[in-house]
Amino acid sequence: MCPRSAEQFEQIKDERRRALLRAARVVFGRKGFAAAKIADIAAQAGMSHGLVYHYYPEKESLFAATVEASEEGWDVLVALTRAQPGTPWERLVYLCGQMIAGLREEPEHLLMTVHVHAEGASPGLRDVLRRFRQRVLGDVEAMIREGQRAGEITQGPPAELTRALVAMVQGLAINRLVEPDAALPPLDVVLRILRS
Amino acid sequence: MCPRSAEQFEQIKDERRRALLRAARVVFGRKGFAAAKIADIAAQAGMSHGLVYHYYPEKESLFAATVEASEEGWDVLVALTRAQPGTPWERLVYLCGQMIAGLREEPEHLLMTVHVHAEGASPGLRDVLRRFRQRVLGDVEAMIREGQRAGEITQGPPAELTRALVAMVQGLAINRLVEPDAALPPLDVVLRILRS
Amino acid sequence: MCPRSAEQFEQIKDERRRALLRAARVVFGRKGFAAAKIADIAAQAGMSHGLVYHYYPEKESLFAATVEASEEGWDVLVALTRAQPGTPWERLVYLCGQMIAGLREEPEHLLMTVHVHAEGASPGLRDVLRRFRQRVLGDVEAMIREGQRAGEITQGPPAELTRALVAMVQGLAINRLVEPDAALPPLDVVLRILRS
Amino acid sequence: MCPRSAEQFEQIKDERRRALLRAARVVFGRKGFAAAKIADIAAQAGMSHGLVYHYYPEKESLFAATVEASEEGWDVLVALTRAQPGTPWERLVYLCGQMIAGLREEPEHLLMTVHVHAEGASPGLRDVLRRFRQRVLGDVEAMIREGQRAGEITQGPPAELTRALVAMVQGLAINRLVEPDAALPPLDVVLRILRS
DNA sequence: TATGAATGAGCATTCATTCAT
DNA sequence: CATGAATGAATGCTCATTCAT
Repeated sequence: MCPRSAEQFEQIKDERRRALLRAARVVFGRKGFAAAKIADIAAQAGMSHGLVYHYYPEKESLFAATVEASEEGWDVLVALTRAQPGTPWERLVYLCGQMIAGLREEPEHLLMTVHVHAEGASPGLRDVLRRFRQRVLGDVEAMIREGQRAGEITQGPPAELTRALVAMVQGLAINRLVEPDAALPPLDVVLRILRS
Repeated sequence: MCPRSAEQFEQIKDERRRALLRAARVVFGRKGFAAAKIADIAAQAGMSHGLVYHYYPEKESLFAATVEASEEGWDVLVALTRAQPGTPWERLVYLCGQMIAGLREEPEHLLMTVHVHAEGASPGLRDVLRRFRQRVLGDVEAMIREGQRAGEITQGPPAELTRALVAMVQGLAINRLVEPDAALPPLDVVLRILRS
Repeated sequence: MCPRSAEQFEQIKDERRRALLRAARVVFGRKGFAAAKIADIAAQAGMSHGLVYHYYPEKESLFAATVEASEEGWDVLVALTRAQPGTPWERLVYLCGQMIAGLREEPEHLLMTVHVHAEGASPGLRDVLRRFRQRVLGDVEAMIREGQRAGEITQGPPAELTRALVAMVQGLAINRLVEPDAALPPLDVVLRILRS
Repeated sequence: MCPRSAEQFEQIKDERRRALLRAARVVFGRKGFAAAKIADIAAQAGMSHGLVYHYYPEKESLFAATVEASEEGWDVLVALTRAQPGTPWERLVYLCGQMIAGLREEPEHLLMTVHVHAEGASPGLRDVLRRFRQRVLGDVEAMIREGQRAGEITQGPPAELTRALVAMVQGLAINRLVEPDAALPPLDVVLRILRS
């Protein structure tokens, strides 16, 4: 008759879910899907392992949700980038700067696409990861094309430039995880790929 | 019952071991340490899973041996590179060319250092991987320093340039695994990082 | 906060309890003790699973209560039967007719004694079920003895005739659950067991 | 090179599999699908729980195999029955006699079809059980029809007579499990259903 | 050596039960 | 009284590892 109100429940669920996704991103990012234990993630999120299953019915769907959350984070970053004033080149500088800064705080963020390779994942997971990767590549490639049209970026095939840029950022994410104390290269080194 | 000469035995043993390491590199490279099953590796090597334990007493030592084999491959490549005629820059071009070519055929090769991160591995494994990574970074950094002394490479801190270069190659290895059909960027894009 | 009169509370409580027992009989009857989930029963009864524990402190006591309710239903049926006019045989016809009719509407009713066997249940549950079964067997046997004394029923050992009759009714209950659309055999076929 | 021969392996597997199925029949028969633990079955079969999964990949497939083995046993009994000399009635006497005798030794045998009801089982299991039940009903009904043609069996609808007979045998199987010491009714009581 | 049956520790998942609101 | 979030013991299942042959 007088239980918690529906909104209260929603609020609790939302907070917990957020905490869970944050924990999952960290643990999955560091260990990969197979090595990450639900108990690890639950502990990191400060809840019992049983509760994880109130929010996601299986490890796989938790992983998928984690990837999707990363995807949303990426979308926000892209939107912010597009809203920046200045030339295409200046926007790319902003985007890469944010990515490198993100690596410093949470290298797991961009690692989701790295951990589950071809045979290691169920088809469902593979699709989710592939979609994320394609979105990142597509967004970056579009910006590179703009820069090329503006004459600010070298004229090679944009797909290859894109892959080189994204590869470096992901490689740096790995480096960050393995050697958290090593200095990341400055932005202009990273962006030199795109200069003639 | 099954009489053979001692040499034949030795030869069989050696072939088997080599096949095992090759299989292990492929499977560990694709799936990572935790997701790779001994049975997968044995099947890929064309032997029963029981036999794996005649060569390596545990999964961890098989993994360590796999990393060490990759390390030896790297050492050979470095030796070949040092033996190349020409300027330091020309040698770096050779080295990177070989690495990119290697990715085409066997992207797993350079992935060994990617899969086992901080918390995911036993201390022993972490050390093996760290040593491999340090060796790669050390060798590349030495060559970059030479190029800088020769005035062929931009003057930034060599450690950061090294990390950027290695990160990109590893990122490309991941890209190769996930999208085997995508074109890799040409050598001059990769090496542009090192140019002023 | 939620003021109601004491009687209203009592009434609500009683209705809820009745709904719960009905739901429990259906779900326990269909799935058995182990496979029935408290959440299923709660859903069937239209309440939250937490509320179930306000009425019965454990799954086992809910099950026991369900069996006891079935037992009471049986007692009522036996009393009605005894109150019937006519010969012992006519009363048996009435009893079996009611049982068969009951199967049509709610085959779960007589299944309680079927689902929990020797090793599957805690000693407490086993006792409850055994008592129910003994009561049914005892009542039916008494009526068969009467019929035998009246010369209306064949002269075999009454315990065996009883078991045959009860076995058939329970078997038909199972049949009803598995094939709800199959026709049940007519009463005279069932009762033929008792005829010479 | 000189391991166990393929036949030896086959033989071992066959024996183990048989022991496993026997144990599974007993445990599933007594407790039902949900309450039966793989560990129980393994212990009853004298093996570790892990080994169970070498023979059947999941609990469900072990259950299905158990039902299928019971089905084969039934087919053998039917074939033996058909090979009996005498009238249709005499063959039915033989069949029911064997079933009742079977109950004495292993009441679990005929219980497979009892334990998993409508909502408690996955669709796959339900199908397997339904098929078994249909086969039993079909075989018995065919024999009852023969007896009716020979004028040895009462003229009611054969489907209903069949259900009554099978229901009684299953009911007796339950009785046997619950009260292993109670006397089973004699054959002529059971078969009285089919007499006018 | 080589095989695959066998074991059991470890992890994903379920669900009875508790409890704050 | 009523709700559903939260807990953790129990159980299905996996897979590294051992071992008889």
